[in-house]
Amino acid sequence: MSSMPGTLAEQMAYLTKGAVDVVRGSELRAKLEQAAGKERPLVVKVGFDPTAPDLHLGHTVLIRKMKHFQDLGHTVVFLIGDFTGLIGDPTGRSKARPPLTRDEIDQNADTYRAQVFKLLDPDRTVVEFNSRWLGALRSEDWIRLAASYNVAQMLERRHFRQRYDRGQPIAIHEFLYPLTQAFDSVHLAADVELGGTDQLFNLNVGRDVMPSFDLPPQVVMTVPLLVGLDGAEKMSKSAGNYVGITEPPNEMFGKLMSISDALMWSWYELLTDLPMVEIERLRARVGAGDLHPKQAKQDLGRRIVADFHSDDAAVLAEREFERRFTGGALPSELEERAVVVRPAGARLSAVMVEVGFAGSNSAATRLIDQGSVRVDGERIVDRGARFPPDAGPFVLQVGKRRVVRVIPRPAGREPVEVKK
RNA sequence: GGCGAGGUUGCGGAGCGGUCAAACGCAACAGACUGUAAAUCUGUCGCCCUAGCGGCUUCGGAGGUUCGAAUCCUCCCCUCGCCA
Repeated sequence: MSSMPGTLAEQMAYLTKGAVDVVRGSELRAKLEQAAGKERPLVVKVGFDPTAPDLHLGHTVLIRKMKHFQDLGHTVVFLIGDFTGLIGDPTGRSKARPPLTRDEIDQNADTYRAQVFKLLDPDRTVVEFNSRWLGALRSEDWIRLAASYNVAQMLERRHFRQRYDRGQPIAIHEFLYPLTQAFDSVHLAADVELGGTDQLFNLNVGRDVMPSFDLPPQVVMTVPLLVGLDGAEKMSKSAGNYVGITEPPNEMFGKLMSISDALMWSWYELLTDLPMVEIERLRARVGAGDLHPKQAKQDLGRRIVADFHSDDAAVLAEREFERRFTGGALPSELEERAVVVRPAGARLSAVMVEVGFAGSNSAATRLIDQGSVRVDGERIVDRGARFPPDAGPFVLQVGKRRVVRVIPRPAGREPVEVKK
């Protein structure tokens, strides 16, 4: 990894790829130039919630942008906003969150590290906690900080503006919140701050406040929200349209292959390091019929899996996918489930429920009626199908994706199976 | 504090005494077609079983009226508008 690759124009293109806002491009360019001249890397700040992080690809858009700066030799500060976490939730509306303990915060920080370093270079990443300096501020420091901004500026934020216009209350501490974030930038002397588009206002407050502390304003850059697997909603855990970065390679690859062709290009842009020109070229080739979209998607899948696992794992995942879905074979590693069978035998529908392939007997029966259930490859349409108490192991499939090897166990002899 | 609207099956949203397990749309799931893509078409979408013009439990909560209630009455809980 060379420390300063490419011309300034190339660096700019790399860093601003996929970004929504850049305030301002000219300043970023100047800072890059300066950094190169003085051989002093830029300090790039990004704040994160201290609440339990379980990252999915949506979060990695921002993390990847951090990586881009690292790739060009800059230093990234991974800032954990534990100050507010220690105090409890500050933003009115929502029900007060119980404050996190120091232990919880540290534990969450470790979880962050474990996930985030799949993309980031630990040597160029500084993990910080803002309680370190915010907790040490004296009353006069707070007043000085508050003096660096004014109400009119605060009301530029749409959320505040609306509430103010409607006569809804805005507590003073809500104004303090963006200011503390701004103070983080002051303390770190950040050159650049990155965040999601929803953070634009807060990031700009930092930019505005810094000159009052004799610092040049930070450059602000925002990245967009990633659209989830469904191609409609933003990726989120609650919507269920996400790909977790700790998911196993096969699962990850499978999910990636299920996205629509249209969505693929946005993911190429936001989830890979490929330059835009390269992506446009691929897209043109697909448009011209020169490259099959499925191939383009497989390439994308392999890249992403490689980022969070390894090149080998990615290749294997692709092969397994081909084998299984294009070739119609069973997965090479079948999960096994022991199922207790009473002397009277077991109904197929009950087995489906026990194995977790159906939520209820009724649901299982419907699936059988619809012809989606196979036992050892044979389609079963008899809703009353049962297995004798002495049945041997068999492969149970429901739909295309759900497969398991069922190991029948006679009831009574062994202790009831332990669930994990 | 005063006035008004409303809480229905994952979401949105009908229903306003029986024919309601509850229209319709979305989401989801399955089948067909495919590139496990999208689109499209078809079906399913409370639970139980001996699977039937079957049984059971649902329409914020608790009571009540009625042969019969998601639909009417009483009380309670909650949400959302408007006024101070």
